[in-house]
Amino acid sequence: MRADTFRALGEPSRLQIVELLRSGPSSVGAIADTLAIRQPQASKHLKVLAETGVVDVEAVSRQRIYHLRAEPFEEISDWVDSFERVWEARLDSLDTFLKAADAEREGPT
Amino acid sequence: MRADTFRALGEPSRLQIVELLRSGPSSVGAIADTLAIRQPQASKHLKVLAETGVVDVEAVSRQRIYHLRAEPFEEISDWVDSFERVWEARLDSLDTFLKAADAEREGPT
DNA sequence: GCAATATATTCCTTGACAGGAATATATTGT
DNA sequence: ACAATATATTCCTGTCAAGGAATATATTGC
Repeated sequence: MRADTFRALGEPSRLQIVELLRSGPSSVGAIADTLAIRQPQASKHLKVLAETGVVDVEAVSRQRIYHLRAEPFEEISDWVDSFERVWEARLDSLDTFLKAADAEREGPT
Repeated sequence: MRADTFRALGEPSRLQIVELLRSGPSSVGAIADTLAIRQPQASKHLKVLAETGVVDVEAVSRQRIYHLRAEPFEEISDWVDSFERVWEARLDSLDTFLKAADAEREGPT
């Protein structure tokens, strides 16, 4: 899993942009207005999101319409899903860990 | 969705720690050794992960055994899953967006 | 209580990054 | 070519965060 994707989403304004784009593609100006941030900051955040592949752009006359890309979210989904088996095993393995430690303290052979 | 969780995972060393803990609970020293980072940095990263609820600690004699918590991953999973409907709608809505823009340019009524 | 081990914390320095302001670069219509 | 609109980029500044080194805080066995 790439840390860059998480880093991009870890900035509050950028996460807000992503949440906003869930409801559909949007222009830079509309994003800036909706989130009450200045246009240059919106452009910068969108640049970061684009560089990490979270969003993509389509030029429509002089507007740039940004929209979400599916891939990074699928990647996150796959990654997170691969943790499911961890929860099933966690209690056992922690228990085993602790019991082993106890056993070693009380009677290390 | 909390940006803090993503921020915590967005740091390469911390993401590595999380990947490592997938295979089971581990002590600070073992984590530092495995990832070839220094003990203080391991403690600091683990502190960040603990503060955001990604990991939890169990004290075993003088060791601190860290393990993953399920909640943040479930939260991410739910969040990402809620994007599925976006992909179904995306092409249509982008298409609509672009077609509307075209129509407006070529014949604004 | 003392040495040894395991971990946490503090201090320092440096680099990255976010926001503000100003400016540059299209693009469109006239 | 020019004005207007939409967006991107640059420069500056302040803040935050990560790593290194040293030190503090348990905990255990003697």
